[in-house]
Amino acid sequence: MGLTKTEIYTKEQNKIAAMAKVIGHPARVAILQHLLKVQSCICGDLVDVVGLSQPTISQHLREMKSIGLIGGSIDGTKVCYCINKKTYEEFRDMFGNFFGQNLNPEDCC
Amino acid sequence: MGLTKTEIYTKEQNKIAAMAKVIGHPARVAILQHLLKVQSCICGDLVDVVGLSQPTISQHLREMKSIGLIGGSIDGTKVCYCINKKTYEEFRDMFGNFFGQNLNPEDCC
DNA sequence: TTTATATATTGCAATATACCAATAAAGACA
DNA sequence: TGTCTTTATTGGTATATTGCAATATATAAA
Repeated sequence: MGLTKTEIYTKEQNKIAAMAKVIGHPARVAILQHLLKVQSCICGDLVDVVGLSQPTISQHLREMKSIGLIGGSIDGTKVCYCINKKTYEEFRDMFGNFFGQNLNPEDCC
Repeated sequence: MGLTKTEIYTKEQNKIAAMAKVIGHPARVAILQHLLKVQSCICGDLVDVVGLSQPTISQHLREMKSIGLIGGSIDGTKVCYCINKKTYEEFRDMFGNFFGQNLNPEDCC
């Protein structure tokens, strides 16, 4: 049905999935990488850097903003985007915990 | 169009996105969490633990297997699944690098 | 006030994903 | 052999996602 049954999962499971999902598209990876490099930039820069249309970039930015990964501040007709440090560190902690566990030395399967 | 333009991104960007995408669904998060806890189990256990139908679990397992995050070994009519340690550590490194960078102390936006 | 610039929103088409019922496949066991 | 158990596959439906053209919105500049 294309509809995830969120109600059968824990809050943590849904949160982790939502955080991973926003990284799960190469355009959003490219946007994050650019913001990591230049600290902040406007929407139009990302259109040039990534190579998608302006509406498409705008939509990806909205998704990243809605989960709090980036912030945007209006500056005239332009909007300056940058990474939200607090959320970025939340992502670091979450993925760090999730993939920081010790597994048995040898695979069983 | 529902069709990601993978050709405009770097190999790394596509790889990172693919890795994140497989974590981007709560059922797959739940499967991973269970495998982390019990080390290995069969498909039927995951059907009980997660609460989705057997075909749906089977499909999620296939996605996780296709990217190498888990392995499965046939044991009679059952299939024993467990986490692939090498890939798991690849995930750790990738997310560690991606979210381990230093940002400016204050947000600009 | 008109025009230019930058971004967001709307509307749409095409593909992808999530889910399950039904069924197939294959080994275990009587 | 026939039945049971377990998992994979098929087929179908419904929703989600990706992408862009066209348009709306809003500020800047002439």
